[in-house]
Amino acid sequence: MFERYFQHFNETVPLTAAEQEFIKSYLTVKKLRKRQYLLQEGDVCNCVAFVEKGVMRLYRLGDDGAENIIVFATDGYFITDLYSFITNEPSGYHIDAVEDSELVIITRSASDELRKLSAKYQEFIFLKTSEAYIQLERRITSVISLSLEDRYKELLTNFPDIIHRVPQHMIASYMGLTPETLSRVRKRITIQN
Amino acid sequence: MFERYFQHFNETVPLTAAEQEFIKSYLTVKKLRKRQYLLQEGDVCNCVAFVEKGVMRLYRLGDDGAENIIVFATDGYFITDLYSFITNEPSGYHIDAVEDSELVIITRSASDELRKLSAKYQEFIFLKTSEAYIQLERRITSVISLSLEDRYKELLTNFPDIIHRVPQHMIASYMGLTPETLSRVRKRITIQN
DNA sequence: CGGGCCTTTGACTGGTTTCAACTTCTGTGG
DNA sequence: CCACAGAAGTTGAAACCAGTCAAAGGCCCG
Repeated sequence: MFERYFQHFNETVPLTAAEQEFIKSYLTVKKLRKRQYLLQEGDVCNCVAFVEKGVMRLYRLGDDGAENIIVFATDGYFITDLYSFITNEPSGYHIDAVEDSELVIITRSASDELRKLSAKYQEFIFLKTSEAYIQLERRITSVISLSLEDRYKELLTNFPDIIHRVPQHMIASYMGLTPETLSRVRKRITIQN
Repeated sequence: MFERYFQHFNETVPLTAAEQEFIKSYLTVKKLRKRQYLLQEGDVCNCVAFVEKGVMRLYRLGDDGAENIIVFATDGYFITDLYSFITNEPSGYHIDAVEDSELVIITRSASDELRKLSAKYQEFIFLKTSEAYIQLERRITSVISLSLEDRYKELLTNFPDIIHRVPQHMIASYMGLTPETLSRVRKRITIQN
């Protein structure tokens, strides 16, 4: 149930068996069906979720009702609305499951307590937050400096399996494009090769 | 010399005078003239800089030699290449001063040591990294879901003084636009009001 | 005062969006 | 098991908007 989570943890900060059991006591598991919400706009985000298996997305609804997908999280990634989680303010985002998913959940209170008790957990989430920051910075870089073709190719190398698991119109939303434009971008790429 | 840094620190995590002196012993000050580098591509980023006063930018050079500005840091913000700082690998970015600047510097070795010795410092940089992540996520949101006009207006509300301190073509680069397009965006906005 | 950089403006080009139609695929119910 | 409705993806044409190239004016700095 926690295989991937602790695999991830141990690759980042090695744990003894006892430490692992201790940390596990602060975690819970949650299974979500496709389309089920983990968080809805207006709610306070009270947890951080690690995706053991599945695909989650964080998005907001535009004024015109369109879904703007900000982040995908597949197996091995974390997802939360960090702003709402830290400040306790209502979230402006939705989080839901793109496919049936298994999550490892830690609540805010559990996380706060565990951070005080375990230097290794503290270190783990610090490094993971840093990694998440670096990823976003890379994404900004590609958005402001690459062509659509190159941005799509980069997405494929970073998340090779995403096109098989996520509908194309969601990838278009993630890239800030219309579905039609992404379809044409893909066509241009396949013709070139 | 460290006024703003510790003002910031105390607003995030309150310190006693003794704790402040202890932390101060790990910090150094650096003054940079406009156009001076803090980091050049190929170097390993060995420090995190806090901008006491001034404006810094992080950017990369595109294949065509164009500057792609990823991040600005004005008074009260941090700047570093977090990837290079964490992994010790050579940076693909440049950091330099947009105007004469005063920085509070902490090196990697000092930061690593201080994190072990001071839970409050650990907490401070964790919260600051989280904030930085949230900021980037907001920026991604606006890039994929807002019009150019709205993105520019948002930039003005988030950094009201930036247009007086940063040349317009750098703001265009930061937004991923040509200088000509930004000029026309500004014109459209002023006509509307 | 002069030179060079920055910003603005114009005309033109190229690429993205929009709208609409058509096809394919999927899941559902008869 | 087939029929059908709805969603998803593709394609085309027209409108729109950002990029490019070029030129002119303004401003800062030497």
